[in-house]
Amino acid sequence: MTTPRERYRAQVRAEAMEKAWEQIAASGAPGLSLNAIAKQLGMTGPALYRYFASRDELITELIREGYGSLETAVAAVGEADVAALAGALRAWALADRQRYFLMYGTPVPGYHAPEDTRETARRIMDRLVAACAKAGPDAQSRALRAWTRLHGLLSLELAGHFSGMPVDPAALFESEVESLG
Amino acid sequence: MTTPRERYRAQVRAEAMEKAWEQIAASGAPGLSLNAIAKQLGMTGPALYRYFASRDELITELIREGYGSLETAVAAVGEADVAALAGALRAWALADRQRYFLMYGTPVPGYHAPEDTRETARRIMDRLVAACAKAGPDAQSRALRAWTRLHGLLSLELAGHFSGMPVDPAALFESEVESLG
DNA sequence: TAACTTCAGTGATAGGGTCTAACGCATGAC
DNA sequence: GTCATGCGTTAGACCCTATCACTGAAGTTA
Repeated sequence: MTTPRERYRAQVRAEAMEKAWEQIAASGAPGLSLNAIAKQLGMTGPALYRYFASRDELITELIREGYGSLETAVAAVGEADVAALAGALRAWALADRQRYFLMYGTPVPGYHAPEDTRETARRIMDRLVAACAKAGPDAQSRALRAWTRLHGLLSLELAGHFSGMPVDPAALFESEVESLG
Repeated sequence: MTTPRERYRAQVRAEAMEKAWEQIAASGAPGLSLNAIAKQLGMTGPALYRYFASRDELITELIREGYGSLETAVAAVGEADVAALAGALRAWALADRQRYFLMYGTPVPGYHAPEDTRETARRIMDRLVAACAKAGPDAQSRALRAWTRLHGLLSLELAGHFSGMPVDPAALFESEVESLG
């Protein structure tokens, strides 16, 4: 049972997070400003503190949402093999670079992700392990290897480190996926 | 021929960058403050603008320095094989996590590294290609693969994504290096 | 040596940010 | 219809980057 107040709160929170994603996509996480978001929502800065205890809490919420969206993206491919899972990961990553980097990019010293995101991350990893298990023994370590290789490729591609090099990221990704099979 | 003024300038710049590295190591690049650095050097904030045109320029200079130090670290191993090169890379990365992420971490939308750092990066890559060439044909693509795999491993390790998992980063790195040989 | 130029460092200021506190006022609860 | 809850406001403390006009010291030149 949700009260009208609760529904209102939830909606404002959702709108704020939507604007936050836009800001992060445009100027990165450090450029995210509660003040600017509030203005976009038609209110003054301090009002947003009714909805988020701090800027950090908003970012934490975004990270939570990020892990959630990755989990659903991964779950959407079903009981698939590693290649399909890898493809879904890449598509999800390319859909929003800064979202990927918010989760897997430069860590902030002293910041620790909340426990539930670590659990989500573990569930995602379990999917990868399950996919690896269908292709042979030693699924755990093969999944770990798959993760590190795909992340290496993706993070360099998303950061633009291949630009100016004669590299086709998609082909490189495909060939690396094959190396996992 | 350097004048006393030039030498003084160079020294203040060097000291400022040293403090900057400390700040970045402690709180990440977004936490870097020209004001705080100036105070540590015993001057007021605006004085630092005699030495760096902006906060961005200081960070750019740090990135330049970072690429320089990686190049010398890589050059120090001489005409080595891929394994030695990889070991040097990991040691260099572990020596200062935030330095690694400043160069290979989350990109800032709209920011483009200056041309000379890209050249340095290319020279580093050439070393890797040369090392790969000693182990067989197709050195270019094998070097690229080595880079992405090692980066994936390193960036996840440095970001702490292995903590809480039963993973030995050093062993994982070693086994991945073997996969390249 | 004296006059002059260059330049490091200052305080003041503009404009942005996070975040707290006190206050009006509307909404939903009884 | 009264009343508590809580949303949004303004004001303000304290950060930040960055610019500007100014002081005074250092180096340069006549």
